[in-house]
Amino acid sequence: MTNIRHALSVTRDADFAAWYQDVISEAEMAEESGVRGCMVIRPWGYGIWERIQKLMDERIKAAGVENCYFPLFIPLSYFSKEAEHVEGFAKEMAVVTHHRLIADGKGGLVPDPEAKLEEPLIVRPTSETVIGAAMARWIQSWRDLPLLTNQWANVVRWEMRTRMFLRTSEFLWQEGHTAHADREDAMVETLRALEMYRSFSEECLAMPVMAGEKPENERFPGAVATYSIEAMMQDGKALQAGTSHYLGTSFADAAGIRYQDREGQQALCHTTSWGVSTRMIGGVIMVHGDDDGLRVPPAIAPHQIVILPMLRDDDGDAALLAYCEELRKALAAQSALGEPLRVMLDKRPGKATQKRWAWVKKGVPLILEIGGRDAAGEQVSVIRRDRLWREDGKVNFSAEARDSFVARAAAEVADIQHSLHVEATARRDANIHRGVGTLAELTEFFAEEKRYPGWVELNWSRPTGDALETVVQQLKALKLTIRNTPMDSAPAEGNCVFTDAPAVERIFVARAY
RNA sequence: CGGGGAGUGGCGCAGCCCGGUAGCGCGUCUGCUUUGGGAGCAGAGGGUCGCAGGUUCGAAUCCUGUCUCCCCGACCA
Repeated sequence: MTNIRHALSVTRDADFAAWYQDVISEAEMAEESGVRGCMVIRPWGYGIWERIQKLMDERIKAAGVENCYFPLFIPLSYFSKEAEHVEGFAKEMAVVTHHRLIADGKGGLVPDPEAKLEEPLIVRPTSETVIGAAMARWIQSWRDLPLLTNQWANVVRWEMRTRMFLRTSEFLWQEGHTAHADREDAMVETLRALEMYRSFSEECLAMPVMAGEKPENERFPGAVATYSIEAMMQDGKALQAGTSHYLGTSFADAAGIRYQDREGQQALCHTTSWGVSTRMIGGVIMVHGDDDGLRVPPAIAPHQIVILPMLRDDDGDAALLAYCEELRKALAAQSALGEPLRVMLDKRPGKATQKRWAWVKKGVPLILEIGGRDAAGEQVSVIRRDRLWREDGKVNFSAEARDSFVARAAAEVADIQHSLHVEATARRDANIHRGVGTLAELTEFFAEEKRYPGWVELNWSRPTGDALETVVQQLKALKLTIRNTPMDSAPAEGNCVFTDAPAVERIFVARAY
C-alpha cells in the first residue's frame, strides 16, 4: 500500500537499526540517561517488564524455587576464586575502590585517597560467587538439597558497544541458582529452566525460539554445559533470549559448597544457574514490531484494551465519559489468558486521533474509539493493532454493538496473542534454511549484505578444542556464529560441513545480536 | 578500545568552512472556525548552542581537553 501514512518515520526495510531505536523512542519505552550505556526505562517499557516479571516469577515459584536478595557488591576475593569465571568477566567489570569524596579545589569532587578500600568491591556482573558463599553456609547435609534460589536484580557489565534493551551496561534480570546432590539432578534442573524459558517465550511473548545447547566456545565462563533459547529477529539475525547453565562442581569447589551424604561422606554439590533479562523486551520489539511501532503481545501488555473517548470539550462529554466508564467496567470483568482484562480509559484532554497514534506506536492490542454516536447507539468502534490497515490504506475501524463486543473481547485478546505467535513462527520457519552441505555454499548463502537471509541449519561433527576454533574462525570471517544444537536434534545424515567427518548432530548458524 | 559521524527551544534540523543581535519546521500555549477519523487560520511563549578551558574587542562558529549518542570493527553470560 503506497498510500499508507505510517506512524513511524523509518521503516524496517529502509534501516532496521534506526527503526529499532525509533520504536523505543516513539513508544516511550526507554531513553538515554546521560550515563554511558545505561538507559532510563519509561513507564511503558517498565510496565512490559513488570508483566514479564510477574508471569516468569509465577513459573519460577511453581517449580519450588524461592526468591532471595544478595548484595550488589561482591568482594574481589570471592570473584577471583573461579579461574575461568574471572577470565570471562574481568574485562567488563565496574570496580568500587573508594568510599568517600573530597573537593578537588576546582569546584569538583574526587575520590578521597585517604578513603581507599582495603579490598576493592566489584559491582556484580552475575552472582554465582556471592550466592555460592551463602550456599556454602546453608548446605550441610543431603537433607538440605536441592537448594533452589532465585533473585530479581540489576547487574552491570561494562560492554564496549551498547544497544537499548539488547546490551546495556546495567540491566535487569532474574538469576536462578541451584545446588544439587549429583550431576543427574542438576541436569534435570538445568533443562527444566531451559524448558521454562522456551514455553514462557512461546506462550507469553508469542516469540518462537529454538532451545538447545551452546557449543563449547560459547559456554558461560566456568560452566560445564550452557543451553540457550534463540529467537529470530525480523532482519534475520538471532538473539539469545535466555540461558541455563550446568556448572558442574567447579563453583562448589571454589565456594566450598559441600554436603554430607547418606553414607556420611563429604561431597561437592553440583550447581546450576539460569537467567533472562530486559533483553527479552528488545526481542519482542524486533519480532513483533512493524512500521507503525510496537505490537505488544496481550499477555505482557500493561493495557490490553485502551478506550479513547472522542471528547469535544462540550456538554456532551460527561455522558460520553459515563458510557466509556461503564464499558471499561464491563470489559474489566472479563478474563483473558487466565487473568482479568487490563482495560484503560484514557480520559486525558486532547484529540482522540492524536492519542490514537500514540497508543498505536505503543502497540496496545485493541483500541476502542468511542464517540457520541457510539454512545447513543450502544456501539463501539474497534481497532485491532495487528490488523491496523484496510486494503484501501485507511485505518481498519470496525463498528460493532457494544454487548456483542464485550461478549467476545476476551476471545479477541487471546486471538491476538495467538495470531502474533503464528505470524512470527511462520516467518521464522520460512527463514531457516536446510540443505547447505559445504562451506562454499554457506559463504554463498550469506554473501548479501545488510538484510540477512535468516538461519542455516546444518550438519556437523561437533569438533572440540583447536578443531572447533578453526570452525569458529571460518564462521567469523562470514560474521556468523553457532547459535545452538536444538534439543530435538535428530542424528544427522551425511558429513560435517566443516570437517567432512561423519555428522553427529545439527546446529543453527546465523548472524547474531 | 580503534576508525568514522553527531550533540543548537520538547522533537527534527539549518547556521560553523569565511567569528559580528540565534533561525526554520513540527509540537506547545491562546483565540476563532472546524471536527466520525492523523483539522485550518491568526497570534504568543520557549534556547547559558553537551561540558570545561583557551585565542579574540567579540565565539554556536577557531584551538585544546572531556562527556554522551549513532554507524563500522574489535569485544561480548
